[in-house]
Amino acid sequence: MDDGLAEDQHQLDPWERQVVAIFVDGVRVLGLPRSIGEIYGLLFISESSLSLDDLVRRLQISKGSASQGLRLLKSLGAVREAVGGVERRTYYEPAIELKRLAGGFIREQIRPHLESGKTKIGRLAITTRDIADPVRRKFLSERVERLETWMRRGGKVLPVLQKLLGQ
Amino acid sequence: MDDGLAEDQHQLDPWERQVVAIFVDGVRVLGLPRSIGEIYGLLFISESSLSLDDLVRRLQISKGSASQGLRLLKSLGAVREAVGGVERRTYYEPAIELKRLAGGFIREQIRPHLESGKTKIGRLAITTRDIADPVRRKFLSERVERLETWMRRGGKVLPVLQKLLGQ
DNA sequence: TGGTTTGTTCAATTTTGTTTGAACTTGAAA
DNA sequence: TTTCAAGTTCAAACAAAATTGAACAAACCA
Repeated sequence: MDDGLAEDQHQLDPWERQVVAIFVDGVRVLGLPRSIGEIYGLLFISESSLSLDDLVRRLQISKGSASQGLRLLKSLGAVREAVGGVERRTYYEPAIELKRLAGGFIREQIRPHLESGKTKIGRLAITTRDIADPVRRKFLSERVERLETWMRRGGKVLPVLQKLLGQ
Repeated sequence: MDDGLAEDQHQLDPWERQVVAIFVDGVRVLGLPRSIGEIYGLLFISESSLSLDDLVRRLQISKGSASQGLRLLKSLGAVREAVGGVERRTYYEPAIELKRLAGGFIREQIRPHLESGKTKIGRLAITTRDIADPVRRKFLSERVERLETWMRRGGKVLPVLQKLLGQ
């Protein structure tokens, strides 16, 4: 706002923009909003931890976005609060181990869907028993059973996936 | 529209609705639109193959949606055209092997992003060499290298994933 | 050739999801 | 107890994505 002391940075330079864009694309693949990619991306290439206010200023996003974005990233284990700060405001730094990132994403974004899917299919299996026509009932039972197989396989694959990504 | 002959079905019964809803949720996790889930879901529980027009009528979606949805599902290998029909119109049936479904999704939706990510990171690595400050350059080179590691691991994991899901 | 059926395309519309910003909470300091 | 700075919440505004439907193309056939 004023003349700025020392090397207080504003905005992003072109190189930083390039990185942030990559992260924005990356998180979109995962179905997360662009602000998440911007925040994590900037933290990823920052040598010192950043405050919410730093993110607002440098990414030109609202306080609301920054706050919500940080909350989600914390829940994923993708950022943590920097320890040992003497200031009141909290500073954030990124988790950069793929293991931790994948683990958090699987735990928070995939498992819950898998579990609720299993539940719904369980209910479905029960109502399937009431179908009057035996031919139709048999066909649908087989299909529901297949869904159950899919879910079981999904559940088995996740830990393996996590293990493979973690070193 | 008129009184209907024999058991020409309209709409969905509650059981069918329940299944379709599960598929709609399922595809949303994958980042695909609801119409995709509706179409695949209905095919999944239909004993005979269905035409585009059947889908329009029973799901109450537009011809445009059905056409685009079927195109995507075909590209994913999740539906195929039924063979041996004597009629002019084409009928569709679902692929129900998890292996095929996962394979198609990985090939069409994941690999392209992984590849373009690698390309972008490659470009980034080159521009990183021009950063003036050697301390900053070293730090950022390490981060870019880490991104490259992530991508490499991703590329390694996909085939394993596919193998695990396929039987 | 003209009519009919099947399916596709894409601009306009609708729906869904994200971001904003002002009001609010919290807690530290005076 | 008031003031200030840091952070959160959420309704409204906005942006992005999906869906619609009318115009179009393609294939068949009379």
